[in-house]
This record gives sequence, structure tokens and C-alpha cells, in this order.
Amino acid sequence: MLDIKFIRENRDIVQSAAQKKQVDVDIIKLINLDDERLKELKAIEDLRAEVNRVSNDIARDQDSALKIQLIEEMRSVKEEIKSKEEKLKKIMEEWQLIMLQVPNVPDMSVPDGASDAENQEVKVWGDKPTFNFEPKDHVEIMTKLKMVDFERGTKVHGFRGYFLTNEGVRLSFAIWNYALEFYSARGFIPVIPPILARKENFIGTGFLPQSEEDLYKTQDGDYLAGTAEVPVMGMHANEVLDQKIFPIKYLGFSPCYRREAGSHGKDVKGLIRVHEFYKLEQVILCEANHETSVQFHEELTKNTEDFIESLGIPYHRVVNCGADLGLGQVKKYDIELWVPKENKYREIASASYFHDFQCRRFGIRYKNESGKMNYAHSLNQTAIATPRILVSLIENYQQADGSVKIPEVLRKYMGGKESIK
RNA sequence: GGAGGGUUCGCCUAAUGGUAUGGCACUGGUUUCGAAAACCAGCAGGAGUAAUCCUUUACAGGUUCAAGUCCUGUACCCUCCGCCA
Repeated sequence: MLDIKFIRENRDIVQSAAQKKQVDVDIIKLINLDDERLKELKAIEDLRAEVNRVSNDIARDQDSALKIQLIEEMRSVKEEIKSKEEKLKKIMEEWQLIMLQVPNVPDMSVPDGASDAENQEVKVWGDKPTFNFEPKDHVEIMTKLKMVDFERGTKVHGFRGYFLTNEGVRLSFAIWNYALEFYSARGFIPVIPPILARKENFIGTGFLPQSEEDLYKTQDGDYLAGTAEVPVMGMHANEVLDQKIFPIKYLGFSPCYRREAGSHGKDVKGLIRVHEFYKLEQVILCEANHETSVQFHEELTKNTEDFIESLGIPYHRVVNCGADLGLGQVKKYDIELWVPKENKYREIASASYFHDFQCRRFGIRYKNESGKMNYAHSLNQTAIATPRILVSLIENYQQADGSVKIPEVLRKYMGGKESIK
């Protein structure tokens, strides 16, 4: 959510922001509607002021004849207020609807582009492995090593179902334990949130109303979140925080549920795209300052890159183009890991900052030094996602004999084991 | 799933249907060599340069000239019954 005042004063900026993100929204229409809103609001407030004033007189007045007369008068004023309120309500409904569609303004440094194909590579790290044998894909390797069972996964869950088994499970736990230590050492507070959450949290983070078809919904009207970002952001909804506690850094750990409604034909094999997975997510709340947000955005990105580097997996980072940004995102980096068999990089992590877009929707505020209320800034970045990380980990570390070497940093979490055979 | 009780500022608390009280805590000031104490002021949100106005008693509606107070619904908390890893 943007501030309507900001939209009014910067209509051209907001309209071109929408264009850059390929969001269809009519800013002029919104402003005309807002003119009406302000007009009605002012009229209603004036009438209310009159009612309040006269009601006071009624309470004080001893003269019962005058009292009856005033009450009669107020009855008609009340009717007028009611009809104006109904009119305002209709205006507000339309106003809200458009406001929820207005995107945040992307940063100057965000490249133009119509799809993720136009994201720009900004960093490359690591040497891609060379094999003196024909490398296999993770499905074949892991199935042979009994780390995963797709056939039975499909039997039990259907399309995109999977079982992790044996060393597939142990490797997952090793990654989680390592990640927990790694990010705790960088000041993150671990959180296991409710991933079954109310609608408001999805509106707050910007997933609703736009992406309803990507979410699983329960018969009670709750939704299953696709990321811990949703409930962790909701943690401080409608709170006034003490500025001294900024930055707040959370490491959310949760299962994640995604319907992948628009992706039926994509990645039909393997662990890249599944309906149910696990993710550790970095979430930061900080004071409302652009430079601060940018600084933490880089910091979050560095955290994940350091983590990946410690696992020794080649990656590159792209800066996402306008059309590949979410509604509230100002700027986003995707980190993509090298997948040898596919001969390309695949997304593992995504870092974005929002300015106060999310906190405005959530009502997350703080008082600054001069006592003024501000909406906080929010950011998030994947810490690590399993089992997707296994795809590149397994493929990059595969050996000629079909075994998989375990990255050094994970060995202590696997009883000192050096490889999976 | 069922039956009761509850929700007013950070904490406690007041309000015959008459327009949110007081205390504690906190912040600033006076005083002091400094502190404590005392005293003064501030202490829900929003609009406005300001005067001022609007909103605010968990949330959403309703009745009323007027709702913390009456009515309906929802959420959450507590107690008990049932079920249960």
C-alpha cells in the first residue's frame, strides 16, 4: 500500500511505476475518486461536529420544549449523515480495490523488462564442475541412493508428490541445523510461525488479492502460506514498536505450500517445483529510511551468498527486471544455483525490500526521535529452501561411481560422514 | 463440539445511556554540586501553520439526538465438560 498523499503528489511516478511492473491500474481514476472521498469525508465530519455539539446542548438543557425541538433537528441531520455515509462507503469500496492494485515504485536501478528472461546477471561465483563421466540428474542419483521416492510420493499425494527417505532426510536435517547455527550467529532470532494463517496476513504481504489461485485455502477461510514471510510479517501487525529494537531480524522456519497453478507444464520431474517444501526465511523490520533498507538488502543477500559459498555450490545473482517484481517490491535479487545436468542456473533464493509498503498494510509502526509515527520498512530473503537446494547440491557433488560427496560444512551434522553411497 | 465468565492507555482502575476518570510507570522541565523527593507539564490515532475538528473503550454492525454502557454477530483470553497427539 502506498500513501494516498504520495500517490496524489507523484501521480506520474506512480503511473510509470505501474507500467514498468506491467500492472494495469488507472491512477487518474484513483485520484478523481479520492477527490470525491475527501469531499464526502469533510461533509460528514462537519455534520458530525454539529451533532456532537447539539447533543451536548441537549444533555445540558433543562427546557424540555427546546430539547424536543433540538432532538427533532438532529434526527434529520442524522438522516443526512446516514445517506452521505452510504455514499462514502461505496466510494471507499472502489477506492480500496484500486489502492490494493497500486504497485510500489521500483528503484531506479531496476532494469526494464517484460519477463524474468530480462533479469540481469550482476554477479557470478564459483567454478562449474567438470566431469570425466556423463553426469546424471538429481532424480536418478537420489532415487538410486534411496534418498527420494517419487513413485510413492505420487501415489500418496499426486502430481509433484515426493517422499524423502534415508540420507535424503538426514541431509535435509543437516542443512537445517547448519542454517540455524549460521544465521543465529548473524543475529537472527529463530521463529517457527503458524503457516496456516488468516487472510489479512496475505493482504499485508501483498500476496492477496492478486495471487489467490496460487494459495491453498481451508474450509475455515484461512490460507496455507507459501513462505514464512507471511506469518512472520503478521507477528507485529498493528503494533507500535520501540525504535530502539530495530533492526528486528527473524529467521522463520516453516513448511511452504504452493499450488503452482500457472506452472503445470514446468519442471514436471524432480525436486525443483513441488507443492510442499521447507524453507528458512530471513525477515527484517527496520526504521523507515531508504539507505537503511538498501544496506539491509545487500546484507541479506550477502548472508545467503556466504551460506551458498560455504556449501561450495556455484551460483550467480541477477537483479530482477520490472515485470518480475512483486506488487510491493522496490528491488529484488534472485540467487540461482548451477544445475549441471540442466546446464543452467536455477533460482534458490530471492531478496527483496519493500520500503513501508507491507508495514503500511499491516499497521506496523514506531515513533521516531521527534515523536512522529512512522511505518517501518520491511525486507526478506530466503535463507535456504529444501528440498530444492538438494537438486544442485547433489548434482554438483556427484561422483563417477554414483555416490555423492557431502559438503564439508555439513559433515559434522551427519556424523562425520564424507559421502552418501 | 458444548456451557459459563471476560476484553477501557505499558500496568491497574472509574464512568444512574449524557459525550472516556484517577493512580502507577514513562518522558520533559523547575529545583539540586549531582541524585532522590517534591512540584509543573506531557503521555491513543489522524487532518490542519494554527485555532480547532474528527476518530478511538477487542472487531464489525444495529437501536438512540447521544452507546464503554442496550441489542446482534465475530475474534481472542479464562474456567469447566467432551474429544484428542
